[in-house]
Amino acid sequence: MTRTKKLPSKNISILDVARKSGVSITTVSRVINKIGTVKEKNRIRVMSAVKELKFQPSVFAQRLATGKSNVVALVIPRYEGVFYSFYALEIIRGVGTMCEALKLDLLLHLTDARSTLSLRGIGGMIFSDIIGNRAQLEDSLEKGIPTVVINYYAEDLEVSCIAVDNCGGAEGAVNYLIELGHRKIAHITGDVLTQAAAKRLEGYKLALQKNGIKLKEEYIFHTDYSRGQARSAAENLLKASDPATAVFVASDSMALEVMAVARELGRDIPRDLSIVGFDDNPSGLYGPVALTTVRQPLIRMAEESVKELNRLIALKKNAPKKILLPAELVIRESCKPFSGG
Amino acid sequence: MTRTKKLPSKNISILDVARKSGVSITTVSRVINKIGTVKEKNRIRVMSAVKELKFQPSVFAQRLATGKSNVVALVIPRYEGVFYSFYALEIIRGVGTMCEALKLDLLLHLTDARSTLSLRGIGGMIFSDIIGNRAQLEDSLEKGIPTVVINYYAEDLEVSCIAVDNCGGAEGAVNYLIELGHRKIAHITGDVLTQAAAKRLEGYKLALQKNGIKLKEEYIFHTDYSRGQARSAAENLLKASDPATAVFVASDSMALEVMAVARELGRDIPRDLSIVGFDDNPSGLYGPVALTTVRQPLIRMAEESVKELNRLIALKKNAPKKILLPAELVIRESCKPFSGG
DNA sequence: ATGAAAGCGCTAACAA
DNA sequence: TTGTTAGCGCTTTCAT
Repeated sequence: MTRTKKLPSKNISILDVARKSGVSITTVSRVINKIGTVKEKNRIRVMSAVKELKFQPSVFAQRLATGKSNVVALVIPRYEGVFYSFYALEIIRGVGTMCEALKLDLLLHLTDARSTLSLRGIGGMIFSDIIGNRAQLEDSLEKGIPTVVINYYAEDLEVSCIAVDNCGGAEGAVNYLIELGHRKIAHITGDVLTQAAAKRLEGYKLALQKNGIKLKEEYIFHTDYSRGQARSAAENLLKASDPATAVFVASDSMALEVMAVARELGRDIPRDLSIVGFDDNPSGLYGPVALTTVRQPLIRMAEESVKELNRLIALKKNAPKKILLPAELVIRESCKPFSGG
Repeated sequence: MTRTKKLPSKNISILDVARKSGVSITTVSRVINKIGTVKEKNRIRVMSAVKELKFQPSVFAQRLATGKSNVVALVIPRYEGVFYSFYALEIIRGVGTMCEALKLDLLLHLTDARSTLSLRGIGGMIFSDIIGNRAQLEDSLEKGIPTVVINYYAEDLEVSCIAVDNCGGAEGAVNYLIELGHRKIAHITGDVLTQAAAKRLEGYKLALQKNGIKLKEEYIFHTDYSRGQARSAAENLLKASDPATAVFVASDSMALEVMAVARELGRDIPRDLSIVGFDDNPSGLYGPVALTTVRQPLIRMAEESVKELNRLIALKKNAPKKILLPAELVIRESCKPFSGG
């Protein structure tokens, strides 16, 4: 056992700083925590001692002593369909940069619904979407941990939620198709276990209904967001006896798959089929025809969630806010007016 | 406002468990830490008390007492080009799931090169790529923190590295093009500040050289990995007086951009230009022509890094390992034999 | 096999 | 304005 030298990186503690600067540890603590009641002269001495010794306070000791923690846990369901999407990275990016800015530690949990999260010592929780892991959310709430949920609008729970208006976004997309003259409009859903997919389906139905178009169940194709299922859906859609002339697809990556299938079957986009996606995934810009889609403010949603969490933590009580961010139609080249037929 | 009771979630401590099970806190501690010297009967009593009270030890107190931490920090440069790539998500995913499996806490740092990371209380560090943040790496090493670097092969540093054989992968890609009969082969580089891009360029040169093809500087187009620069590069490449018949592009997303530009200019892929990318980004499967590319074992690399870190932590001394994972050519449809011309 | 007691490094009353 | 001191919750000798 090379237990010989434990010394090399002997941690310097607040005591070392106190000694070096000739004050008590309390004063050092005050300086560290920027408490005003320290004579300028002492403050300077302490600060320089800190610098010289390269002192960094032990966060563990701080947290033990204060009972507070500035650790924020971001919970992302390790759910293939969702995780692999453009979505996850944007969320991580948004939350990550905002945490960095706010000096919060970001703990990342890629979890499945069954596992119990260790909540002890967590200052706040951000749940990115809720897919079967509602129990984890409720657990967090019960324990009184400041919590915010993103991309899932929990109407029944006393918790801050920040979500995108999926329903409105979908409705807008379908309305656009209708304005273009389409009547036979199909929808390829995502996994309706996710609220986002369910809401998009709802928006689709709403738009049809408001425009007096009768819903045809044959025009609705359910998937789990995967490309594989999108492919089957696209094939069925295109080979149907009375095929739709337009389709609203619940995600861009699936929409791209639909385009690919259409091409393989010799159809032209948008001549033979108009397509609207959802996400504003940069991949949609590639391909022969740029994809018309619905943009979600993901980064903003992620950043807002951290801010909201910070507010909750500072407030020291639960005063949930519900925020619904609008989604925006981005018109590109994958749709054209319906002409005759 | 239902904020009347703040009491409900009073943290239960080891003392509560001790009282409930009629033993000392020491014994409880022993049970928690699975130290054998506890009578079965007591063990059971403690365990059931733990369960009843839903006791979870305070990690902060544990870490304060032991001086050890099972927190792993993953440092990802907040560097646009890299962060936005397919790469980042795969790394996060791989590291995240492995940490979850190994019961390690994953702290995520999206950092820029200038910021000083707080290393105090960190059990281990994983640097995902080194882009200008070598100082952070050296700092970590100096402090004796178990550290592993992924996607950057640091030959000169006593640190564990796990990287992909970018040079070999690139060489393979270019060799393939040469075997197809191409002689006029261009290369669109990534940001050569990143080792990956530099190595890919090196592999490109190596392949040409070994096959006795003279390097033409005009065939090398430098970019920062962004789509914008890829676009300019593609335009210059295609509009050149003596254009290349094949191009090796340092990333799939750029390769897709090249394809888009080619189409816009009325060129056919692969008839007029053969293209090989790098990454095996799923987006490469869309588009009219599936992209031939070089696959990197990203997830595996990420997972290995956590395992290696765990090994280092357990070892309690620095015994760095250097691991180079092979990259694999994935042949799809974007290349064809060179025929006359 | 078990427990008492001394820390781990810091913060927060309370005194001075 | 500053210092003294009592914890925070746990681990770890050292006795027993």
